[in-house]
Amino acid sequence: MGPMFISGEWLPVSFISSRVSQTRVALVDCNNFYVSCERVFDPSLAHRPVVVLSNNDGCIIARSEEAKQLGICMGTPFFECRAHIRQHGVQVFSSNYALYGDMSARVMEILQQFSSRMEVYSIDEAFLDCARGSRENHEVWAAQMRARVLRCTGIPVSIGIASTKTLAKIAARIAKKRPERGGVCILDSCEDCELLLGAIAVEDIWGIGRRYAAMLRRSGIATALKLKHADDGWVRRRLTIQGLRTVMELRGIDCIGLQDMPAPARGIRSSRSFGTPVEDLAHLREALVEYISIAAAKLRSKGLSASAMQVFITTGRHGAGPQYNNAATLTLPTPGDYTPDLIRHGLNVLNRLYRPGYRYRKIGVLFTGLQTACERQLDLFEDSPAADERKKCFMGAVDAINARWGRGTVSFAVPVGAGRGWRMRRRFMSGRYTTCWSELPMVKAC
DNA sequence: TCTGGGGTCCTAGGACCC
DNA sequence: TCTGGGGTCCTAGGACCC
Repeated sequence: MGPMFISGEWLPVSFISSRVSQTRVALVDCNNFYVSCERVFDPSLAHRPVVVLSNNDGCIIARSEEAKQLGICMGTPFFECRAHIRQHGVQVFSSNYALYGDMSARVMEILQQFSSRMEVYSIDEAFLDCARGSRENHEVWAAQMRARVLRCTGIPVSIGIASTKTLAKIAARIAKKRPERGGVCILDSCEDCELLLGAIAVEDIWGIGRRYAAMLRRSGIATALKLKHADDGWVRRRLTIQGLRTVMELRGIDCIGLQDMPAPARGIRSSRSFGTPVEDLAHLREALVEYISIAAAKLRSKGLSASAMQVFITTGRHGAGPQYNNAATLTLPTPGDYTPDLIRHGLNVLNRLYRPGYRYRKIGVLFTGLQTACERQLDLFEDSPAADERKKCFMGAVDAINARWGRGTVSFAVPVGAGRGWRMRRRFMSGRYTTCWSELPMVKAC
C-alpha cells in the first residue's frame, strides 16, 4: 500500500495500516539515567540528592528525585546553583560518557531479548514492538522487562505502552510520575486516554518544544487533549508537517513508525567549549586538530567518508566582550576519512576564519556529505592504490591503539608552546568502572 | 510598451530531540 | 570566573537549468 494524501501532505503507509492492525509500541526509559549509573557503583548515593553536570561542568543535565525535590532545575548553570547545592549536601558528578555509554549498551542488550523489533532511540531510551496480546499480557511482559534490567544492570526503568510512539512517551512519563503504577503505564481505552491527556501540559508532549508551547498557549491550547482536537489546517500552518504528525499520533494514528534499521548518519560533529577562553591561533589549532581526529575516527568506525567539512568558532552567547561567531564550509577535493588530510584542510579553513582580539569559547568541526566506500566517486588523479592502502593501514593501527589504550594515546601534533588550559573542566569525575582495567571498582573485605 | 514558467539542488536558519 | 554536545527534520530563498 502506498502513502496516503492528507491535508496537503503525504503521510507514511503506517497511517493506514495502523488503523487496521492496532499495533502497540512500548517506550522503555531509564530513570534519571546518569544518576542511576553513578549509583550502581556507589550504593551510598541511594536516597541522597545527586546531580550530573554537562561537559566542562557547565550545566545540570541529570538529577535524582531528591535533587528535583530541592528545586534544582534541568539545564541550570552549575555556578548559579552551587551555593544551594553545597548547602543541601548534593553530590555532584562531571559527566562520564565512557561509563554511561557502556551501561546503556548493557541495558539495550537485555531489552533486545524481549522483542524482535527494537529501536534504540537515545542513550537511555528504546522503543520496542509489543507482540500481539491482551492488556494483561503486556503488563506481565513489561514487569518482567523492568525486573530483569534492574537485576542485571542495577538501572531502574519506566515503561509506557500505547498505539503510537508519541502516546507511548506520554505513558512512560505517567509511569515515572506515579509510582503506584509500578513503573508501567498502558494507554489504551479511549476514555482513559482522554482523561490522562487532559492532565498533560502541552510542553510535555514529544515534539513540542519551548517556542511551540508558548505559541500554543497564546492560542488557548494548553493541554495534550486540546492539541489532539485542534484543527488540522491550523496545525499544519503553524507547526509544519511535523506538528501535524504529532497531532495524528495523539489521535492514535501511527505516523512515525518504529525505525529498527538505523538510518545512515547525515553528519558527524565534534566540538567542545574551552575550560578557559582562548585568544591565540596556536591553541585554536591544537583544539581543532583534536576534534578533527575524534570526528574522523568516528567516520572510519562507521565506514564513511566525508565530502565536505565545516569548521566553526565562537566567542559564546553569554558574557561581556565583543562577540564573533563564524563558520566556513569546504568541499573536499575527494571524499575522505584520512585524519592527516582532514587536519590539513581544517587548519586552512581555520586560518580564513580566525580574527585576533577575541576571547574564543568554543571550536568544532562538522563532516557532511557522508558516503560509504562503495558510493564513493573515485578521482582520476587521486593516490595510487598502494598509497591508499598505506593510509588505511596507518589509520587502522592508530584506531586500534586508541581503542585498546584509550582515546588520545596516539594523536596528531601541531606545534604549540603553552599548556592546555583550553581542555574542558571535569572536576567531579567518577571512575570508568566498566571500560578501564585500572579503574575497576574495589571492594574492601571487612 | 513590452522581459516566462517550471523544475531541481543547495544552504542557512529555525524548530525540535536527548 | 563559571551557561554542553551531538543529532534530526522542515522551510524559504537563491542559483541554476531548459
